[in-house]
Amino acid sequence: MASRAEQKARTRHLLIDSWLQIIGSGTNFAAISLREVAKTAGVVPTSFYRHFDDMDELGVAAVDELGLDLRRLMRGPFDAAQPLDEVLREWVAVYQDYVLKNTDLVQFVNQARTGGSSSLREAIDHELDFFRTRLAGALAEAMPGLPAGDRSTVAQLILAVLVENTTALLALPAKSAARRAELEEGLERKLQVVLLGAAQLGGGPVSKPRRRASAS
Amino acid sequence: MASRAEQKARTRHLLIDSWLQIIGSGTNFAAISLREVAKTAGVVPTSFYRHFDDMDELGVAAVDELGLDLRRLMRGPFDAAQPLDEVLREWVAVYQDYVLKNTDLVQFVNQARTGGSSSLREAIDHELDFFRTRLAGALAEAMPGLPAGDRSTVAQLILAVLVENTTALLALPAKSAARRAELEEGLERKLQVVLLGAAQLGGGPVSKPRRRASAS
DNA sequence: TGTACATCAGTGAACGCGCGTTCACTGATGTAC
DNA sequence: TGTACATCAGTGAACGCGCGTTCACTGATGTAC
Repeated sequence: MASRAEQKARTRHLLIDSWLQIIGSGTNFAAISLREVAKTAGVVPTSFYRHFDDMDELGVAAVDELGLDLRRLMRGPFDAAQPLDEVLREWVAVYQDYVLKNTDLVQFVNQARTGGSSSLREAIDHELDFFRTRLAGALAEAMPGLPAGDRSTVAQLILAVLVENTTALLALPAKSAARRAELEEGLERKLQVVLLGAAQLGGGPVSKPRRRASAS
Repeated sequence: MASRAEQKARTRHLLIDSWLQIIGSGTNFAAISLREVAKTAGVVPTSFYRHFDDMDELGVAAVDELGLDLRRLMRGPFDAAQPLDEVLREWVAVYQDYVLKNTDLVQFVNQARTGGSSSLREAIDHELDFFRTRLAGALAEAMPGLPAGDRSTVAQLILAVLVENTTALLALPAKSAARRAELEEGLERKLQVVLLGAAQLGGGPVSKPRRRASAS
């Protein structure tokens, strides 16, 4: 009963999801064949061409999906004028939750950022730029004293910390919740250091760092 | 006149270099075939097996090469008791110089860190751990007040900033020296923010941040 | 130093396989009247 | 509503190609005596 357009959209998504699933199983995205994707999607290889010119285009489509998620996630937080520390913790929670629920997609983007074609890297950079800009805007609100030229720098710094943490998070065996909590704590600590540093550039007050629960 | 062992070592290196050269030309390391490496090295595919069991082993050998470079580069700096700011600028210069002179190798490691097999990722993590430990040791000297438990955190932070900068550096068209100088400036600024933040945790004095040459 | 044998880096032919892409097709969905 | 035609997502056969890996080989280097 599905319309032709609906069915086509469904198959298209099935291709993307099959691809991400293969990536999630441990294969580098660059080593995945068109035929394997088609086979996993339960479709004949020729069908692939009804949806994408080549694998690269499929990759860009997957990045677009991340972009949509990102835009959706960004709605909401940072409207409130809570202490920066609190907002941060909230963000970190949202971020970690997203990464763990979308490991396949995040894994792919993380790989493609360093190993993708130029069109793929451009698509990803574009999404990260969007995120960075929003972050810089949030910093402008939260740290009015921070010089305009340093906002972007600090935003990049935060983004770098998140990206690194993502790589570490993805490398964890799915089981170890303990290691995961450790990572989360380390991430918060790092962001604290960054914000403390930013405050020194004229960003205004940041709540005092709490002592760590355990020294190591 | 070369001894058999010398000749073998030479071919082995030729294989690694050919591989890195292909990576440097823009191909994702995971999509490079054994036959292409052999062909580029001017050797028959079967010869490959005299040196490596498979491509993964070749990758690990390349990582070892990076490890040697890293250990060599670490000798020297940080013995002197200069101001942290100065040491940092020196390190950044050494780092940037290395990345630009070894783009192929760095490109590969940067790709494999997120997209490599587990043995490859382990080999890379091992090297980065070495670097991180040395960095933490240097911090202990330079910021005696920094709590022991935070040393590693700050070292990780610095490493994250370097890795991110590397990805950006590698993405630059070889030409634009202007963009490259911008990146270097941004990198120094970010490290400054990190060190300022670390000082707030009890690290002791860090020289005042200079104002930026240009606001943006 | 000279000879006879062992080692082994690199060769070249051969294999079966999965790859990306082409083509003409089928048959259900969509549209015009 | 019913009929005749157009569209087009998915099919299935076929192609030539480069892949990883095997095998028996060659001939220069190395070693024992």
